Amino acid sequence: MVVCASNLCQAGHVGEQAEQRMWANVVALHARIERELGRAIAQRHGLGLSEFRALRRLAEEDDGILRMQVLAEAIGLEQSSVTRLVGRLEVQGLTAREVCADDRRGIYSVITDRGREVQAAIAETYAETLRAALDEAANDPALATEVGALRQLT
Amino acid sequence: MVVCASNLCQAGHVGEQAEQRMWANVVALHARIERELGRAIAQRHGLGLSEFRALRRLAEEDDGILRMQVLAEAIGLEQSSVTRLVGRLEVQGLTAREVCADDRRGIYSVITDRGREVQAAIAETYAETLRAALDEAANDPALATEVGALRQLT
DNA sequence: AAAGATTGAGTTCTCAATCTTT
DNA sequence: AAAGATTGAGAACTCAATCTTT
Repeated sequence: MVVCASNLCQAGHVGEQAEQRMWANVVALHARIERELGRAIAQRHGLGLSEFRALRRLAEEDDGILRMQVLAEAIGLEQSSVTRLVGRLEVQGLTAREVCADDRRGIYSVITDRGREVQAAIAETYAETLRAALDEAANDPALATEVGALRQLT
Repeated sequence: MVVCASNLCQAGHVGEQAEQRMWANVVALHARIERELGRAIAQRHGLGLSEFRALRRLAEEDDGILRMQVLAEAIGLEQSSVTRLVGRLEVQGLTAREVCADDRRGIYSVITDRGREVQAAIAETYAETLRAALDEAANDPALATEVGALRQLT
């Protein structure tokens, strides 16, 4: 393997290069797995990946309630994105909005019974697809190292 | 830690849950790092993350030439996305298009001298930001495990 | 004024359909 | 007909500005 090819060395020392190569592989892996997950869920359930993640996070709560902000943090989106995401869930009857009693600036999102059903159904597709996609990625020499390291954490 | 909370067990056995938790952390890490990288590059250089990745991949080639399709694979985007991405690079004079001589269905994207300069400049911001962002993520208890495992690969 | 959520404007991505060359 | 690239249409995200409540 060529360690210091062409003009890539200008930016810094060797440790940085390894770090960048590692991150490039993570990005490639992420793009690949997420696309497969998104396609599977969209085809079989007509919902987006972010929608599912929001539902799943809400379903983890016993009362099924979470602040918009907490939801945003949990699924890695900006607040404004979550506002629209929750809007999409609401028109489908999967969640509902509730104003905080104690601090009326805050808004809660609550998962409905139907929301819980849908979440449970998608969770199966999700688990199945994730498993298969990771297996497939592990067979790609370019990504095998990262997949192996991550799976060992489980 | 609660291993089998509420209705999460419906979907499968324990191994799947650990895998899903691991992947959720990867997604969170990815969102966080990529957003920081994107912001830093946009602010300091007025270019997007995908644009930089395309330039960097082209710069790795001695002749600075790559087929659209190869570029798409390399940066994890669909072909149609790359068509538009390359279009953006072209109007800024950072790349140029060339029809393949041997197979005129294919199109090459070529990095220009100016493209190489810009790439080199952004590479410094990129390395610096990536390092800092990973350090920061390593201090977040929720992500420390994944960051540690990935960094150990370097 | 600050915190929390929303809205407006703009960007980038995907899927499906199309065009060109083999 | 198939491969490679592009275009059209639409979805989802971000930033900045705004609105409401504290």
